[in-house]
Amino acid sequence: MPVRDRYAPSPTGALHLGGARTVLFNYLFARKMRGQFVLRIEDTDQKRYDPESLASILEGIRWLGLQWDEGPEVGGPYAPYFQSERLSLYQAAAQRLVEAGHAYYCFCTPKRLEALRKEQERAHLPTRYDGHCRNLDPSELKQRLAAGEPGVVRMRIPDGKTVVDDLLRGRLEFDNSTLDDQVLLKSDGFPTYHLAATVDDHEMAMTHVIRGEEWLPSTPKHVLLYQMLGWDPPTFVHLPLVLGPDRAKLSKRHGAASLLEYREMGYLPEAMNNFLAFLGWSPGTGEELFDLDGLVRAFELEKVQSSPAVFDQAKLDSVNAEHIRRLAPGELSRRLRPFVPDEIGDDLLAQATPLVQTRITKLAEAADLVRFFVERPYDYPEGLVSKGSDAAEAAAVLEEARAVFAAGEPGPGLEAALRQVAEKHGWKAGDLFMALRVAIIGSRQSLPLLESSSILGQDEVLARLDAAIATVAGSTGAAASQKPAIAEDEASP
RNA sequence: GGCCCGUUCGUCUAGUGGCCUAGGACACCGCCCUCUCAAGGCGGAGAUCAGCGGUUCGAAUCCGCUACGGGCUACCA
Repeated sequence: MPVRDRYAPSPTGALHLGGARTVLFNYLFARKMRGQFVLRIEDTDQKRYDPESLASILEGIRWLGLQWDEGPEVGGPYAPYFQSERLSLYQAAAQRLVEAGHAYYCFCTPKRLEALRKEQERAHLPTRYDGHCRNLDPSELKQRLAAGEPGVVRMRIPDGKTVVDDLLRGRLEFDNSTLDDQVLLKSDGFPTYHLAATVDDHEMAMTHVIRGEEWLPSTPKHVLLYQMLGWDPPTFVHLPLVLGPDRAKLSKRHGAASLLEYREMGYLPEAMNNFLAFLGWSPGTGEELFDLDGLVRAFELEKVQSSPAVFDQAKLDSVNAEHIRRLAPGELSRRLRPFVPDEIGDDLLAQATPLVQTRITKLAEAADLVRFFVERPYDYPEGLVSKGSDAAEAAAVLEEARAVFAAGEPGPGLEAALRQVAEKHGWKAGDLFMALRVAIIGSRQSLPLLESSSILGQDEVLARLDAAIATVAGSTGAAASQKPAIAEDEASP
């Protein structure tokens, strides 16, 4: 029997990291086992349904490259894949359960249920349905049904114990007395999660249900449902929760709410997959860097951890940086494109990319690093004049350096010539390079000076040096001109 | 309150009775390299394996209890 698993989101909010991790594990397992990965939309809550979140969930999964084999947009042999289009299936199942005595109609009003709950809370009792409608008189029931009185269908939890077999946690035994008579069919005719998921997982021939640990407490109800309907249950796998730094379940208040926000920040999908995979799983080999195919090859469901994992942004950053460094320069350029200003053309970006590659953690950081290619410095940070020197000397030094650039020395010769200039004036080479960096790039931290200058082009470099020389000279009073206030400050010790 | 799950460096983890004086990665610190920033190389600090009690010749590994953390407790999923 081929493996079939699924991710079954409810379109009521964005795809979070925890959800993305669940998608990933389902995908990896299905691919590893050469089975099918199904996407099913659990839109059974009409009040909370949000079409935008549906679109963003699909987009997020696609961004990660975790294409589903069956589901929305691609269809499949078990269509439709939206639960709202499968209502008759759930209603028929509910009907069967009622007829077999495994479920019953309940006409309790929300008001009564709320009062009941309040009372139980006050008495420090477990909050559970009290079975008020469990044994309605058959003729009365017929009457109320005929009268169209609104009601729900509830599961009749039998006495005894229910065993849940979880792939990661082993055999778990639940006392049925702690289980609630769960609502299966709501008064609007829609099923609750418990009924819909059970019916669909069976109808869609799921062999594995891989979901978050928050579902573990309701799994005995699902097992019971399988028994009542005479179906074989799938293998249950409850993944450990993904926690925020405060050790509570990851949520919006821990930062980025949506997976797609990570795309905007410049994380690579392959890095997200790599990072997410290691949240609760490890190949045990010490290898840490994987692309999607590598993950598929190495993945083993049995090796998934059963204790929760704390999301660590610093680790994500490091994984992302690592993946950025592994990209071929051409590919990196393509990825960088949306993050870099349009004024920087494709050719320029391609030239700058190798310089940027080891200096960014996220794609979005590239923008600040390459901006100087199209923006002349309008302000000089400290550094034009080296320590222990003065403006007049600095101007002279820069002037000589300018001559070196003007002579158009080729690569290695250029650097050597500049070092000679520094030496002649008793400057440390580093101070000269810093002065040039400030003059040409406008920052004390930058891409490598000489490579950047060569990309910038001789004319542009000379123009920038002239402007810097004028500023330095101006601050001595030798050349009266408008100069940035900041340069004046630096010139005076 | 009830039910359930979990507990190895700050974080992700390796580890399935002796190979562990507990290994790796990230983060952190130092050194080297170096035109800045990175990258890279080398090194360092960091875990009495939650605690206690058992089982055993021997326990991070098996069992029990306690503590702590978390999840669930809707006509939400």
